[in-house]
Amino acid sequence: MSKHLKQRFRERGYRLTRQREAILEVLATTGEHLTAEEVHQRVQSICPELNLATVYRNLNLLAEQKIIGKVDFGDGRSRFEARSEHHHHLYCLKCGRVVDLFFCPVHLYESIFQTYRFRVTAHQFEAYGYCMGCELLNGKVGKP
Amino acid sequence: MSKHLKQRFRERGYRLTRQREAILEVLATTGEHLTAEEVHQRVQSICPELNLATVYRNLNLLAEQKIIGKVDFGDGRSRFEARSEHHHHLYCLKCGRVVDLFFCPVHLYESIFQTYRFRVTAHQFEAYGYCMGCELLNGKVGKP
DNA sequence: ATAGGTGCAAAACCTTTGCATCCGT
DNA sequence: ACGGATGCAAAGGTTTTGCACCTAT
Repeated sequence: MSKHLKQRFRERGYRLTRQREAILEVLATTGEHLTAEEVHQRVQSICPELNLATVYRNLNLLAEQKIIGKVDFGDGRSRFEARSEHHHHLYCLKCGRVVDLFFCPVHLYESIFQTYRFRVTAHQFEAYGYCMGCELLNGKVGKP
Repeated sequence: MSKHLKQRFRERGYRLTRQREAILEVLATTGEHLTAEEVHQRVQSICPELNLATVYRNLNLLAEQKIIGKVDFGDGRSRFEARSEHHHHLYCLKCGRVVDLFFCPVHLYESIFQTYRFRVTAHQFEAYGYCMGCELLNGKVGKP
């Protein structure tokens, strides 16, 4: 784990536990967007006794601290990713593959936000569909 | 309820029940974005015995049929709205006020979707922040 | 030493489902 | 009358919480 991150933890009064290091390790190693359950599974090899509740507590903490990202693909569970720079997603509804999109449309809404007198602090854009592999498997005609 | 809607139900082999009419009535009367629980509460005055499970079944059915809209503001429950034309949202994190946004950025992503060979079938854009009223109540300095 | 962190189990929440009964067509 | 729809209760899945014990600093 990077010195920078360790320092960031200490500065804010959080401890650097085996559990937290293991969770960050798992997320940093894979580039994937994992559910808490998936993180819990994969973390077993590094830190076998790590409890699912602890995984949840730490994923939420890390996301609040903007050390990791939290995404919602609308399937009823959150996913977490190591990448923390702002971006959007393209999500395959069949295989779950995710593409990160770095174009952000939010600036186009600035005048609209002003019109409605909102101070906007966050936003999300996610696109859903089928990647080419799944499209071919599906057959090309008449599928949703 | 409009003749058009009634016909649409029959054509597809769905029945027009008191419960369904009451749910549509509630959503059409308010312009708000209601959770299933909220729909259930408000529907009591029209149809007191209507069960929450039935509310869920019908909200999902109506959303699948694109008669109503289903939105997710990331707080762990879905909301439903009478307006079914495609649009986006501005959501106040404090009071829950919602503004509908009719500018859609998805066309700006077309070439990106092609690059990744995705056929995109749906997308969402939601902005979160504080409306002017809540902003004033919060105080203007240093709040998230 | 001490305050924060963890494990465990239980609860909270939202949502879905099985089944007997009901009712729209 | 038929098959879809409803009510009720129970279960499902994800996430949070209370509390005693543990551990990083």
